[in-house]
Amino acid sequence: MVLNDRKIKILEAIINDYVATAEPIGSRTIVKKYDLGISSATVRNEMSDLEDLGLIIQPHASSGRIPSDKGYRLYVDSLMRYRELTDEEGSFLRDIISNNINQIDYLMKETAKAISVLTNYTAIISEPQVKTAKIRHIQLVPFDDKSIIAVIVTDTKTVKNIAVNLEEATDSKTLSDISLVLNSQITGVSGLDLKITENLLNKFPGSERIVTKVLNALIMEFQEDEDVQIYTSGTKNILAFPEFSNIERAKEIFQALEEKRLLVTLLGQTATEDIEIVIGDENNIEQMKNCSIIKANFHIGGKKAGGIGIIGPTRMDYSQVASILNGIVKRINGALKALSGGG
Amino acid sequence: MVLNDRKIKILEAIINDYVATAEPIGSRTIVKKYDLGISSATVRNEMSDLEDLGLIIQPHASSGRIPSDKGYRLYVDSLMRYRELTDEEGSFLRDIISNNINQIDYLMKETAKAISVLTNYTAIISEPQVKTAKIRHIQLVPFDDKSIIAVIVTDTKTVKNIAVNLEEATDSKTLSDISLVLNSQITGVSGLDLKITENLLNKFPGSERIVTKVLNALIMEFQEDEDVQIYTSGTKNILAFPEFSNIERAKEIFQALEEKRLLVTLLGQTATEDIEIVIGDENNIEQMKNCSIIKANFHIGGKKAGGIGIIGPTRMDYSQVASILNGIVKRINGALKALSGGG
DNA sequence: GTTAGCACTCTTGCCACGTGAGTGCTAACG
DNA sequence: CGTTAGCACTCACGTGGCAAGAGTGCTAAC
Repeated sequence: MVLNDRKIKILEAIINDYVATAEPIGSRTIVKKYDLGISSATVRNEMSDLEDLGLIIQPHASSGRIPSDKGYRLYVDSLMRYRELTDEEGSFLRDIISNNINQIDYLMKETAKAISVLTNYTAIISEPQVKTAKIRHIQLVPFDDKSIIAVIVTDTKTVKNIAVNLEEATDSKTLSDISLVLNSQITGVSGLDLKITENLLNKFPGSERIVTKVLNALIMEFQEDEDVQIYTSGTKNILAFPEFSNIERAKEIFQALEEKRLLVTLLGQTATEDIEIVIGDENNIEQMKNCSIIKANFHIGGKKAGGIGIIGPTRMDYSQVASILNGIVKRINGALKALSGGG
Repeated sequence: MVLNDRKIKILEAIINDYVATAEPIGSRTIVKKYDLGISSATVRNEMSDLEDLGLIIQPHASSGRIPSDKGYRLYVDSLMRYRELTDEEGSFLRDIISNNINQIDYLMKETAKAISVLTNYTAIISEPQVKTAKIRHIQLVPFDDKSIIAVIVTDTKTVKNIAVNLEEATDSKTLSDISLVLNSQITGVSGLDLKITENLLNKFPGSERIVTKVLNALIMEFQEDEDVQIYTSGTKNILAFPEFSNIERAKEIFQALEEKRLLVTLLGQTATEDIEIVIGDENNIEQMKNCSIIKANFHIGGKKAGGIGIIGPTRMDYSQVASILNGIVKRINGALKALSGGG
């Protein structure tokens, strides 16, 4: 059986309508709403074929049809068109990017917020992994009489404040002297490769105790940061979808969205700049089997600096969401490239 | 009509049962569950009296009774007892406090998380207002070639990283020289009182442009930080309560919990260290009229450093929640005092 | 190949009804 | 006079039947 043009048109009609209404759609409705120039009986025949092809499903006998995961897949791969962002969307994003381009972690969080606002779906981001980042600068700053803050700037453009309790008083001068030497010693080192050696401590005559404490704190921090950081925005949007109007289903999803492990799996490990779309069952997470995720990655200097995903019911507006995500990723990667190219 | 001992016992029984089951409770149930040595008919008479006193309500004729806001108020004010924290709760908190005592903002966030875990309600916190804080230390740290991070430590024990785009290259040496002089000039100044004066700029020969940019960024940051920061934890717990099992009600609450303005009102302006309990209608927020909030404040050096509140349905376990909050506040305020006393 | 017609299916909303929990009232009891 | 047993009454809730509506599949005619 061949998937002719008319079948495609009908499939598209079903998807469009179902995405908009969340109701199964019947042959008569299609004829009424979309001017295909054929009768409902013909549509019925075509729909029967589409069902045989596995592209649409009947939730129960004698009901209308809804798209199957396979149907969405076909739509996403071949039928869907990306649109350009509107002027409002564009300037909204421009502001967010220019206000946060200096610090990737803020940028990611703000972008997630922006996405959940623009799309009315839930956005998740995975933050740059500090673990693999290299230290670019370190500065010790007095905090209170007996403790200090070690400020770490990494090559992935993140800043980390690490509190270190020295249990003894110091002065600014000592701290800035130590900072100076520390910088010459550990700049360019990956957080995971930090080690306290005799040789290193010898560079800090009189301050060995302080330096040891600082380095220990750093080492702990970098090791602790084992997992990817995950940040979620717009979870409450989930409540707006009829597929989650059953409070039990809603609870399940909320639960899943709090499980970092699941979200990491969901965002996946790929590092492409392209938009990836995972539909329904294609993710292997039981609680998420009627959710889809549209995702992409950011890069700094060719290195993956974080991922971003938009989660919604499988019945989500793929075209709208993919277009927005596409626009965002292009703009951010562009801005990041301009920055590292210019700097 | 006098509120005798027996009426009190019945009221307590109703509250306890209703808090546990969320079902209206009838006279026969009370007789069966609580050994009061009287018949259901007597209980009925007493319940009728309690209703006249406005302490309990019949949701509809010929149903059991549930406590009214006034009933909860009486319970909270006169009947409820605080318990000590269990060893587990205590050591759970001890860890969180000692791990975060150095930075109030982290401490607050972690505490909010801990509360939502311990109580299964939703916790909100208002963070220390940087606006009124005094600058204790400032340090400029190189970020990338043309931008830097200004690290600000305030007297309310918070650290702020402010990115400043210099649009020109600098070196570490210059930055640390500037930091040194800046410190001598603006330490002790409140963020809001920062001004760029001729006199001040004269202290930075050759670096006026950089200093101006830094100060402008600081001034913007402090002014922008006009509102209190609000942080929410455990919102999904709301879905567990039968009173919000209607998705529309749940949506309303989620909406309200995202409105900063409402939360600020809810947390209120008081600065007492005592636990305060606001029951149902007593807060004047329409969407929250069947929620209660239990709240308290933290102090650093006699200054309010943030508030914390626990939100749940009016049918919440006041005794449990108030006890936990009480234990937390005592411990944190104690730890903070020890710190400022010892430092 | 397309379409009109028709019988059939399944969901949904509605109504009536019985059941159970709970009340209020009255009369009797100690 | 407080307490209790008994009883009639109310109301929410679950169940089953029923009609309406949407939609299908099949068949026969165009």
